[in-house]
Amino acid sequence: MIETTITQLLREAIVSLYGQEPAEALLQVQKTRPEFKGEYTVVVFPLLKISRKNPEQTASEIGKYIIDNSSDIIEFNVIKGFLNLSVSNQYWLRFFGEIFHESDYGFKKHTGGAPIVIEYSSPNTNKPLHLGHIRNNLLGWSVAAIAKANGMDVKKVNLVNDRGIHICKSMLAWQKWGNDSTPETTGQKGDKLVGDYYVRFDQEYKAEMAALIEKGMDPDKAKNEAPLLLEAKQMLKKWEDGDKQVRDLWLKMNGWVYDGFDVTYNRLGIDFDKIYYESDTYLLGKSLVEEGLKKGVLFKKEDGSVWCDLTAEGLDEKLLLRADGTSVYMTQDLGTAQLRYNDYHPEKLVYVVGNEQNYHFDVLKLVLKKLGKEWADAIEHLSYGMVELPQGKMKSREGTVVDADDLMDEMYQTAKITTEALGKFDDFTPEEAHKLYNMLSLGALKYFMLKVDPKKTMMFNPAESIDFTGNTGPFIQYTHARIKSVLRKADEAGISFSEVNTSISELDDKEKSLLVLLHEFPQTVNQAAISFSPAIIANYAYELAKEFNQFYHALLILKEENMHKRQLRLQLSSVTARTIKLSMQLIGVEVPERM
RNA sequence: GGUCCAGUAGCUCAGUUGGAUAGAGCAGCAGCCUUCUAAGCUGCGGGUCACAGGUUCGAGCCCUGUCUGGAUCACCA
Repeated sequence: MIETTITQLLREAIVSLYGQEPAEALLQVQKTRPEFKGEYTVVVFPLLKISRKNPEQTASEIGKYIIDNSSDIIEFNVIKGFLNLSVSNQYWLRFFGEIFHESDYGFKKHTGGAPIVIEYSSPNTNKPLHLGHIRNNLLGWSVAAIAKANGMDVKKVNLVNDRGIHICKSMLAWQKWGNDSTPETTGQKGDKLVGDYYVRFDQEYKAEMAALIEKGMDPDKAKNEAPLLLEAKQMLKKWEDGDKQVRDLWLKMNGWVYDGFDVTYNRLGIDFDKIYYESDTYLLGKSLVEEGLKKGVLFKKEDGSVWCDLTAEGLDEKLLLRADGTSVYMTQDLGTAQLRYNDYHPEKLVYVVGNEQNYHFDVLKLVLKKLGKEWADAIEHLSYGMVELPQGKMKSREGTVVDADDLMDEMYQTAKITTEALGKFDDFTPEEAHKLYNMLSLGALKYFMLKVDPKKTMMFNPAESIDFTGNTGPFIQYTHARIKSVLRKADEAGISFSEVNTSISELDDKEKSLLVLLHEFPQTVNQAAISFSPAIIANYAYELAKEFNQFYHALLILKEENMHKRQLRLQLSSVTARTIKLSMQLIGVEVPERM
């Protein structure tokens, strides 16, 4: 990497010129802004204390030393306190020659070490997936792909919240008002069917509450004592006791939901190495709580409920087991964390979960620590922001959620209409066209969701986000398709470009800026992996595509008369297409060969 | 009220460990299809980086305070 070389030269220059070993932090090398000549810039301001000269003089002295002592840096210019360095064409061509045949340039191989476990998705089995889940799923999948590309051993896991009071609510509603309807009899997707009964429960429950309040009951009391809620609670107890009837119903309805989820996951293109079910792990959580009670780090209240006292850490007391002995969310999470640790002994346990649960994860770590689990430090909450709609937040009970399947359908239609309007479908078979519309609509959706910094709340405007122009997935896909088209034409014309020709000594600005960008790819992957941010990759891919589009327009690749030049440009195009493809792979977006 | 997060162009977002005149896209305006794909390219207009102090050679970025918005502090998950 040339930056490393420059930093090294800079250090030597300072030692040689000023007789002092500089601190690492003082050595600042960055990319040169496009309006100046050069590719890399040394910021000399921090070095003035050592040089005891003015910025221009210091920069000139260092610049001179560097070009005198390196064959790769051939020129410098000084503007204020900035020393701009020009890297030789030979260096760039040598670098290009190295990566040209490296088909997975920028990706690292796994070098051993403990795995990193990434949990994402974590759906509840009482309602279908919506826009918020889409952000979660795409983030988790992409973060895993990026970590893998950066040489980590990644395990993708899903934790299905398949039990609890909310599940019992749908079950109860179905039992009461379902009339034995099934996905088969209704033709409805299983997760949607069950979701409808969850909504039904809520409606009936609210009606009951209102009736009780009408009769003069205290609202808080009504909330807790409405017969429907009591029934749901009883059902949960029966479930935990293993009541056969309840368990059978539960198995049946969850089965419908899983079938529905699979359809959505498949379409989204996400997958898992392992699926955990809370019904399998909550007992372990309970036993951890028992253990904690014995150790005296937890305590029991007079009603029999079990708590963890976190007031010393500045938080509240936290409930771990209800008075009736049933477990809560936290209990289950303790169990799954332990199980996952047992399974993998991972270096890191990443949870992709919305930022509304920041507090939950603080508590989870603290409780685990209290229970003596030192590995709690490996837990990392990848906290992402909510997805908001123009009309405000999504509320499932108010019907303002954007359903995942519906959204994908709509985007597919838009891709179809847009493509047909452009008249590009002529020579595609129906199968090819279908495949393309799928690629484009999913590309648009995925790119839109992932280009935003994960931790930020994002705005999703359905009307605008299906735009295919500008900074979008389809723009990048389009660029890839065009490059491939150039390469096909070159092939048809019998122009070979398989050998890198390093005999050319002249590179123009456009070619150079593409090379600089390609040079950055491995660092970009690395940085995205460290900060768990697909947005870094997405924005890089856009920059690359944009840069190429300008390049493409400025230079007629196939018309170039100089054979060496033409060959070099074809090679550059080929590597650019490959890098675009690799980048898009990391955010789960397929790129078409033509469109 | 406590804790945490955010505030950058009309809108959606970038902005690397603090570095040069704060960048894209959309929307608006003006050009470019006899040119390897116009889902593109070129140009124009658009900014008190919420506000006020501070730190320093230098602050969108760091510190303090204020304002605004959001999340959370549930025997929901």
